[in-house]
Amino acid sequence: MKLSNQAQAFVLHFGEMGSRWGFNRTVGQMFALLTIHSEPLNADQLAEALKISRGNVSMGLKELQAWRLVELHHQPGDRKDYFTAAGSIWDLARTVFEERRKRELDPTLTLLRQLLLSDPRDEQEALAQEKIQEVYSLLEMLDQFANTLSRLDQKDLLKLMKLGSGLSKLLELKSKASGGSRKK
Amino acid sequence: MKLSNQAQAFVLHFGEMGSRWGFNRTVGQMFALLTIHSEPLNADQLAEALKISRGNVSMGLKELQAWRLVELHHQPGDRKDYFTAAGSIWDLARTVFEERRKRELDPTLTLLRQLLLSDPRDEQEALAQEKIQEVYSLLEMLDQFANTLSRLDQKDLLKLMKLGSGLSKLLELKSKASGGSRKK
DNA sequence: TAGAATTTTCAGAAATTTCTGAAACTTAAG
DNA sequence: CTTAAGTTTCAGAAATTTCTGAAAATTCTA
Repeated sequence: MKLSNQAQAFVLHFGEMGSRWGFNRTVGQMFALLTIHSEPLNADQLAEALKISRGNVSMGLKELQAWRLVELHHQPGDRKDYFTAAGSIWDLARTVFEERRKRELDPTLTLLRQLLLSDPRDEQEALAQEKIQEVYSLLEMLDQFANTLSRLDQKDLLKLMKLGSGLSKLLELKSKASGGSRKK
Repeated sequence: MKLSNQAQAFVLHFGEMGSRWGFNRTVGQMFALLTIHSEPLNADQLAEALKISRGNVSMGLKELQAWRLVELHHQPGDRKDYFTAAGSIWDLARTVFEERRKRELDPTLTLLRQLLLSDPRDEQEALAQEKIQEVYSLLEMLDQFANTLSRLDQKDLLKLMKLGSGLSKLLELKSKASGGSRKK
């Protein structure tokens, strides 16, 4: 497995960005390689192409499976496990988006919900509680919005994202429509 | 500076989540503390409340300033620098969102744009190039959408996030409206 | 069931990130 | 100008994360 310069650059970059996207360098590289390489690859090929240890590949694949970003395949007459990126680029983006929502929002929502249960003991705490409530409301709404977006089918999502400045016009439209509720 | 249990929990949690949100533990803690504490705090108070070194606080504040998440204040007759969280919770969320877009999307878009300039040398590279193009198109659109969202004022943003399943209906409406363009 | 092929695990090594604290620097006041 | 108050810097220590590679476990074949 020799990578072209292009592939090399792509893979290395995704390694660097990996940490910002929620996984480590080698996991990012493995994911990138599986994404541009249309043929399924086995663990040994990944290790060789990326020059990392076999054990590391095994752990990385485990993580990519936890993220539901890779798919397992088998070649007839070969006992090795082969992997590809799971689904289209859109599917991958959607999966990353959902996983990140889960990891970045849910734990915080859970904690804040708990904190809001106890009664403030003094002025100081009452103020803090208010802030916590604000943070909670906002994150909760964000979470639901992210959920709504996840559920849109690709066509609608595309439409929405392409709206650009048309979006605020559409929202006005909406408030008029629902405000008046005047058919005909 | 003694923190209530509640404040303590809030601060520690934001420390833990910090890494997922793009900053390190102590920066997360400092940000959390400045968020629930309505009075401005100086570097010594932060260091004491969070039990971290003075130097670390200085570096953390520098980072929070780079994120544009804190605001500098001065108290008359006191030479110390005092800090508060910059703006409302909504402002903070918007800022974090924008900063992350910049850090997570822009570098990748720049690289991919470059990669797309060179001509593929063989079949293999041509296929890879296609994938790269797909990734690029998607990220580019995401980036613009994120921009659009950033520019919405709070009222519209709220309206949009509250739509829930009404969103896809609104999008249908839109396609009919623009498709037919039939007034009255 | 033996053994060959493959994958997984995990202890410790290596790399990276974060944190400390003393020294250097800056600024304001006298 | 001198001193004191405050802030920043940064080399090295500490903590954390990632990676390796050999051994253990699993799975398939004959």
